Amino acid sequence: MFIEIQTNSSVPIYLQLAQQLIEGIARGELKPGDSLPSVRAFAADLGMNMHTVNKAYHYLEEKEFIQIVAKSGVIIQPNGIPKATAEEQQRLAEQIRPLVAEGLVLKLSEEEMVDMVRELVQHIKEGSS
Amino acid sequence: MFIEIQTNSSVPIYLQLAQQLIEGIARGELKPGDSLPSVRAFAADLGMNMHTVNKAYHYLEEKEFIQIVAKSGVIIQPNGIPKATAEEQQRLAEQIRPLVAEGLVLKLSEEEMVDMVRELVQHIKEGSS
DNA sequence: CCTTTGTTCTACTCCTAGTGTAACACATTT
DNA sequence: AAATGTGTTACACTAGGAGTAGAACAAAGG
Repeated sequence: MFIEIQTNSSVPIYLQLAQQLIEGIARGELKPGDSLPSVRAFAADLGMNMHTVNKAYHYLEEKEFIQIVAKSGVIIQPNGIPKATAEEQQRLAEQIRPLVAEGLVLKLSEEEMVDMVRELVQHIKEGSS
Repeated sequence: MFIEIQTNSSVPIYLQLAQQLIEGIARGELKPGDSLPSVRAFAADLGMNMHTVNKAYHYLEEKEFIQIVAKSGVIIQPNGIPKATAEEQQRLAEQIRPLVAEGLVLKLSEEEMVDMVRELVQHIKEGSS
């Protein structure tokens, strides 16, 4: 699992980390039951603070993508991650909405944006940037 | 142009305003050459600060969706908004990417996410939420 | 001339992000 | 039993974004 952090990015470090872990799960590189490094080890490895890793873990725990077993360790949701509920799907749509609107203003057609999503799915599954 | 601001949202006020103006453009309600309210009038109308409206305007100006004519007023890009460049399309894709990844983790199929985008396009063009 | 326009400046509050250090409680390992 | 490793919590500090507020400036437009 290779993690690349852009320190000069506007997206917070903890979010970058969480998102890359999410891609690892989507790609199948991180499977249910797999354990993640301890907050201290991961922080040392990535050259960042313990609390930043901790924040990323709690972000993922809130989404129920991982389980934080107190005083033991962190593992990918062992029983598998359930399919998106209607609410989760709604929340995703609300987050994508402003981006789709921007695409429309930039005269992108519905098909062009659909293709963009299809390509993203492939890139994520391949692990390419 | 009806603007609704959620003061308790995590997305900044100036961004909510800018995004809703973007949807207005996408919907065709705001056409090239149309003028927008002055920062003071808009702020008073929306019950927010002048600087917040100003920030939203500059956000839109940076994207070249509007033109701020100093000491005169603000208008929608009069010559029409050009089609997305490759760079703009790339930037959009990068912003959508983490959301698509999250969808994949939540076991949404490519087709389900494509449908989500198609529905969003329709909702935006209709002006429905 | 006078109102309106966007712009700029200062000042202040509140919150997030990030780093740093330290300690705690408990599980696992030695 | 002791040592180590785990997530957790607390406190402190810096830096910056977001929002509000008031004031003033320079120029366009009626």
